[in-house]
Amino acid sequence: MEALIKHFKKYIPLDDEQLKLIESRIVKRKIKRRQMILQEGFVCKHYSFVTQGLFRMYGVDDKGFEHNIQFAAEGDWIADLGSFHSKKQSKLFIEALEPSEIIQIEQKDLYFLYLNVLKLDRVFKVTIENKFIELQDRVLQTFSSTAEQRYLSFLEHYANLASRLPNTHIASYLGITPEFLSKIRKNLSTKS
Amino acid sequence: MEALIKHFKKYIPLDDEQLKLIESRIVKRKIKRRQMILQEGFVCKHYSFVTQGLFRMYGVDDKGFEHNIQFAAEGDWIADLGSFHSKKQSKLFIEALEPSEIIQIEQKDLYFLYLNVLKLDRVFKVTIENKFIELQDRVLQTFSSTAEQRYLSFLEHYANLASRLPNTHIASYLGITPEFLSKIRKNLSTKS
DNA sequence: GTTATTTCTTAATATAGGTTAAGGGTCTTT
DNA sequence: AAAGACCCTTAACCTATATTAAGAAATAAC
Repeated sequence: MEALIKHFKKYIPLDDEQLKLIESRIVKRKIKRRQMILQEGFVCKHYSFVTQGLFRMYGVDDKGFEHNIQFAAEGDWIADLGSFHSKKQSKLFIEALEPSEIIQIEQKDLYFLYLNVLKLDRVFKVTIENKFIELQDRVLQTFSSTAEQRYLSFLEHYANLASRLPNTHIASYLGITPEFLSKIRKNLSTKS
Repeated sequence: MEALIKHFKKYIPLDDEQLKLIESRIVKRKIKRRQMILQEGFVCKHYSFVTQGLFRMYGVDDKGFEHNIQFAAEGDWIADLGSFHSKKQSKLFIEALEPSEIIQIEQKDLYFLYLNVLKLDRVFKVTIENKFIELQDRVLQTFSSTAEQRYLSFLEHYANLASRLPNTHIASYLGITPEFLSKIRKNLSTKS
């Protein structure tokens, strides 16, 4: 649990009573490689904090093709927030790409903690703001850069993830096919 | 100012003292059509709440083409959050598309209000969470749908905006050229 | 209300990136 | 350590969308 407490304390101070309250409402889980912690058609019941391992969140289109929309590694939160808050069925999947460990909070417990640990709103505000900024950058890049530029930017920005991910998942995240990524990589290697 | 107070009260209760505090830290401004409230190279100093009118936020690529990444109408917040919080130069522009009225909070004043109106974090957490959910949907759609599907979805989801925006701005938001949007529209009209 | 500017449309040509298919490589699981 | 699953690359061909250009229509500014 310590990783999560440490994460909270980066943003707000917590006294012992608050710590106990938080610890009573969170659950630690081990997740196997390939295991799903969210599947299409189910409500996303947990906000998950990754303490070990790597996840991807993806959607599946009309033709059955998967599209990665987010990765989450150590220190990241992951959930389908739309489903989590609205309690509507999710259209997304979250899958472990490595053997992993997470700390989960259920929706009702998070809402309880928001009421009883006053400044907790602040932690989640800052977290989601940072993710929003990142995502907005990605949207702009998608429309204003070539696939090659986006690939290079991914390598630079997520060097640690890139080395843990098969190219096929990177291609999906960039919105291109693995074949085309392969072409890009060949191009880059002959350039330099 | 009432529109903003009403907005806050949707999420948290506010007593008279808090209201006075808030009112002392916000500024009302009239903005002319075509006027910029943020330009590339400047730090985004204000979080702006639109009470009247319509704005677009856009970036400019290497070749000088503009890409709309967000619109904001009555009841919406707009800012380059990345620049606002980091105090780094923005790469974005925010321009009024109609004669408008906004209520602005400066960064230092917002931070002051976060400290002194305890639950204000909550308002901005919920606001940004909703925008994040919307943006994530958009990313998924960009990668998993054709331009025609994205156009129809835009018309459905933002019917009120669509009628106030020239098609050229809608095309830019969808990540296509106005010429191609024109083709799509023709196609749709002959279909039905 | 007229003029100037911006927007919309059409059509011909061009291209980034997709599709299909196939072989070889590399992990994982047993 | 073998079998199977997954992953990467290449290459030929294909398609959605971009580009360019130019005229018509709509809107804004005076």
